[in-house]
Amino acid sequence: MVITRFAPSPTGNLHIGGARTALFNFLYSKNQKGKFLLRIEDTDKDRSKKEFESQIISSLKWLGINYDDKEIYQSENISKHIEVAQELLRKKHAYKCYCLPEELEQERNQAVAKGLNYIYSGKCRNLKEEKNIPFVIRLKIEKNKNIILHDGVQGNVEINTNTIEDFIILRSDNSPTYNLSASVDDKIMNISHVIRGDDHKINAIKQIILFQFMGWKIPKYFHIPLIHSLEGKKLSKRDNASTTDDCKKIGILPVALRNYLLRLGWSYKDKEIFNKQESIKFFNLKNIGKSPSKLDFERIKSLNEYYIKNLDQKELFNYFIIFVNEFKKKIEEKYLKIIFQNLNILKNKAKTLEDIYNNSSFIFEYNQTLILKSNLINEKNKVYLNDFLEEISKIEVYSEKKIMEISEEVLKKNNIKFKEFGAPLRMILTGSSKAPSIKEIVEILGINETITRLKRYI
RNA sequence: GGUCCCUUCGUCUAUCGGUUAGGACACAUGGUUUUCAUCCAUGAAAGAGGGGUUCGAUUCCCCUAGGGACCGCCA
Repeated sequence: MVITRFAPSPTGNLHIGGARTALFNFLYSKNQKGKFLLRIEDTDKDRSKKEFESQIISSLKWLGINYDDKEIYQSENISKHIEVAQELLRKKHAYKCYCLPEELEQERNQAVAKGLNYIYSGKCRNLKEEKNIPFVIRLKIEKNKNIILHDGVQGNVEINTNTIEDFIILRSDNSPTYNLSASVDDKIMNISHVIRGDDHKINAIKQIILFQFMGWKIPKYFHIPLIHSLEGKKLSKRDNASTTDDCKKIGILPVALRNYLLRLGWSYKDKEIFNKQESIKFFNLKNIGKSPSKLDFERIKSLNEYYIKNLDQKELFNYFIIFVNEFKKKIEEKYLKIIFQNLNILKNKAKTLEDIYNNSSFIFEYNQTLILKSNLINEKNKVYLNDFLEEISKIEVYSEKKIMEISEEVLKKNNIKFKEFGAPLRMILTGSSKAPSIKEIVEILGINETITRLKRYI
């Protein structure tokens, strides 16, 4: 059975890159009718935070990336990691190293100063006697041997062990290090496919060595190229809009972000839009690209716009409510009802949920500051506006046809172009020059509110 | 510095050696529209450079250049 995993360390919010890795793992496992597991790598006690952990979990949930079983905490497996370190020691695949950190630091600095590459010299490798001082356990890596990583994305990557140091697997405080923990956990969890960022490529070699020493079956590796910022560097938390929360905050729909992430570094012919079922159905590992891709926020927004335009009214409204409740001032129930009924009009100019909120604000928050500032209203057009007011006061129920007729009449009577009367009217009714068409505004506000707003300015 | 990886329009990408190198976003122009948008149509826009292999290379190989990742008692 295919079992994949996503293994974030809770030292920061979930990143776009991490989200994509999680998505690929999720989609592949589901495509193969396998399992997708979440493993929280919380062994760095200083940097791991509960808040990041729950942020990561809720972000995955928000994106619809659902993991099987309960999440697994790496810290709970530490005793097993230590056991494996001890076993490797017994089997002489590892050794105790008594070098002091300061000592090694100095060696490293010296090497760097000379412009040389530094790796641990291995001077404790063949120590005969045990010392009664603190030690770390290092893996004894066979010299001058070529290790091949059969990578599903990168092809065969061959690396000579001379470039890999005898890395530490167990610290002097008896805590396991990353490569030990990750290997052991992957083994325990029966991970069949490791799909992760290609910053882990060298780790894969180290892990393969460890797997070989233990005689375990090596999982298949897929190292996907990293996502870069527009500047072409590895995405960091400081790049704006680089976390899923950044996207959420400005009103990106999870379905849109998911779709964007799916097509970043992966493709299926010319297909751009994938719903959840399709993404599971069509996803494969062989179509993953080999080159890094840049995060393009314009593309996220345009995909978001697509989903805003095409989602069913109820579904979109639900997303909207969730967004408003989390990030905006609460909107009164009666206004929400109006927004829901007119969503198809209000979403017209929107690329994000925030845009829908702003487009709707004239309904629940009539802001008049722009009206006077705009100088749109003068004695001349007050005449037309008054004509409009008079006519509209005569009707009781809104009808598109009626509003159009009234407008036509006003234009004809005063012999003016629409703009001369439409612009000030729109401004008075909405407090903005960018709003729906007049007939739509009247429909949204209702006849009474339209009259009330008009009367204040003529 | 060492090791490894990458390179098709500005961006995401398609191309299983033979294509007028396709699509999408962004951009430009025109049309629709009662503002602004939407929508529709059209357009401009790419194989890093140099060598091979081949009847034929974007595609396979080599070199160069450019970019990136990793090199912690972090994960």
